[in-house]
Order: sequence, then C-alpha cells, then structure tokens
Amino acid sequence: MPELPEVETVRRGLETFAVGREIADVVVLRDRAVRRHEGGAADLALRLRGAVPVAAVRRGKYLWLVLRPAAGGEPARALLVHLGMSGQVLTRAGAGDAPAHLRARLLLADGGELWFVDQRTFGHLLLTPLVPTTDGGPGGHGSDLRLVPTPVAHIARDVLDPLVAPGTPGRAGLVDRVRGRRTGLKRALLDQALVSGIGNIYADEGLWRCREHYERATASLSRARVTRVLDAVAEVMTEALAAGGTSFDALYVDVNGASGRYDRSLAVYGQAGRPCRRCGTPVVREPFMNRSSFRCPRCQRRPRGDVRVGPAG
DNA sequence: ATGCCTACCTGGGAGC
DNA sequence: TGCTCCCAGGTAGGCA
Repeated sequence: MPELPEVETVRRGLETFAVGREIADVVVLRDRAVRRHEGGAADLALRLRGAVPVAAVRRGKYLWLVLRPAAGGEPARALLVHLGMSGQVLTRAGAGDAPAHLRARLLLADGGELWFVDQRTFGHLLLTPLVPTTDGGPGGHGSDLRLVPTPVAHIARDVLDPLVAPGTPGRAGLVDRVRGRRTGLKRALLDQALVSGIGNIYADEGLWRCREHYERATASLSRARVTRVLDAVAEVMTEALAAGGTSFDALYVDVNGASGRYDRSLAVYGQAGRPCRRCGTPVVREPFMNRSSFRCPRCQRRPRGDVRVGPAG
C-alpha cells in the first residue's frame, strides 16, 4: 500500500528516469486509469505529446511531473499520478514483459517507456494546471516550486515537509490543529487535509512507537504528546524510506521493479498474535473504520472515556 | 464548517 | 474441484 515512503521512492525514480525526456505519446489501456482527466484518454494523449518533464514533485501520496511550459506563456501544468493502493510506475526494463495489470504506457521520444501498472485500479493519471498553494512556501519535495496541481490544493503538508519540521512555526501550527480536532488520534493522522502522507500501515507503526491508542481523543493530548506522535510517525517514515518502503507480495515496487524491505521492520501492522517487540504481549488486530488496526494491548492501552472528552488543559 | 460513513475495484485465500 | 464470501484500503462525495 503506497504511503509517503513508497511514493517518495517512486518520485526519486522518476526524477532519474523521466526528467528531461520528451513524451512522444500515451497509450491508455484502461479508461478508468484516466477517469479524473477531463476529456479522457484521447485528450490526455493529445496534450501530452511533445511535453518534457522538468521536475518530479511529491506532496503526501500525490506525485507529479512538472512539464516544461510551452513558449507563449501558457499556464504551467503537470502530469499528476496517484498510486491508489496498488499502483506502480515502472520503466519498461524494470517491468519485463507486459504485466497483467498494465493500465497505461508513456512512450518517450528516445524509445524508452514508462508503464503505469495498477491491479486494484484506485490509482489514476491526469494532466492538470499548477495553481498557487494556499499555505505558502514550497509546493512539495523534489522542487522549490510554489505551485501544486489543482487536485492537490486541499492536501496538507506531509510529515516530512521541511515547513512542518520539528521546532518550526509550521510544526507548532500543526500541533494546534490536531488538538483542535474532536476525533480519535488515528482518524486525525489519516486525514490528508490535516497532515498528509500517512496511511494505515504507518499510522499503526507510529502509534506503537509513541505508545498511543488509536482511539485516543486528539483534544485530550498535551502539545508535548501530539509533538511526540508526529515525531514518531516521521521517524518511522524516515526509516521506511531508507529501506525503500514496505512491500506486501508484489504490490509495491520502485521504478526498477525492486521491492521495499521495511516489511521486515514492522512492529504491529499485520503482526496479530506475534509478541510485541517491547514487552512480549501478543499484538492484536481490531476492526477500525471498516478496516483493521493493529496495536500492543499493553503498550497502547485503550483510553478511558469517550473520544469527545475536552482538552486536558 | 466539521466529522463520519460508504462506494469504488480486483485478486488471493479461506471455507464449504 | 469449484463456488461463494471476505479482505486489503485511499479518496471523493454525500450525509447529518
């Protein structure tokens, strides 16, 4: 399941393999892959022919190739990619023979190809204008542009964004916004409009690291505790990124088709019944938002009282 | 506005 | 062997 570390790994691959190479054509094999592109597959191909990516940028789980503006002052635009829960971007060499779930091919003018592969079809591609960010500062990782694609305008800065780094005013503001929510801690972490890049895996791993229960009321946490939670998530993500991300089966790989190695480091996600690495208590799996949450029942005690308790002070 | 829920989609595995 | 059901989950959109 691609979350921030997996998407960042793909971004780095695209920075190496796509920037500076002209796009000759786009072949869409399944229309659903471009469902969010106004005008559909034919329009996407028409508008992308001759485009040249000049940067690969990411915010949260969104990734985009900034395209070199055509002469004549046309608005800046980008090819936006979201991997959904099973999307992959592969070089033709990295993919080998055409994979079963190949959804679109990006044909490059020099003969190379980039393939968009996606089993569960939640991922998508679209061409979109770049618009000014509403929160100021750089638009994301991989570029200092102050512009983001339209569909990303409502996505908050992500946990590894320098503008919300520990000790910055951005971080202090984020801590206050988390505490201002009237919801459970994990729900808040998964809200991409509050802080982006976190999905089910790294939410559970981060909560285990800072010993918080997923139903802890955000408003009941001190500023120091919220800070610790965000630090824990950022630590887990940084370690996962160094390992190339987390892979289950073959559903997540980098542009060369290589799997991430962080799955070996998971403390609780998918570890039901296994002993907690800190205290030995068996990890439990519990229903949460029609999905699952994993936690150590001893390290991460269920909070007393309802999630809607007031601020601690 | 905020919080919360559901649909979307596919293939692998469990259960019968 | 083959069928049915369940599960994974990021996001948009709709509800109260």
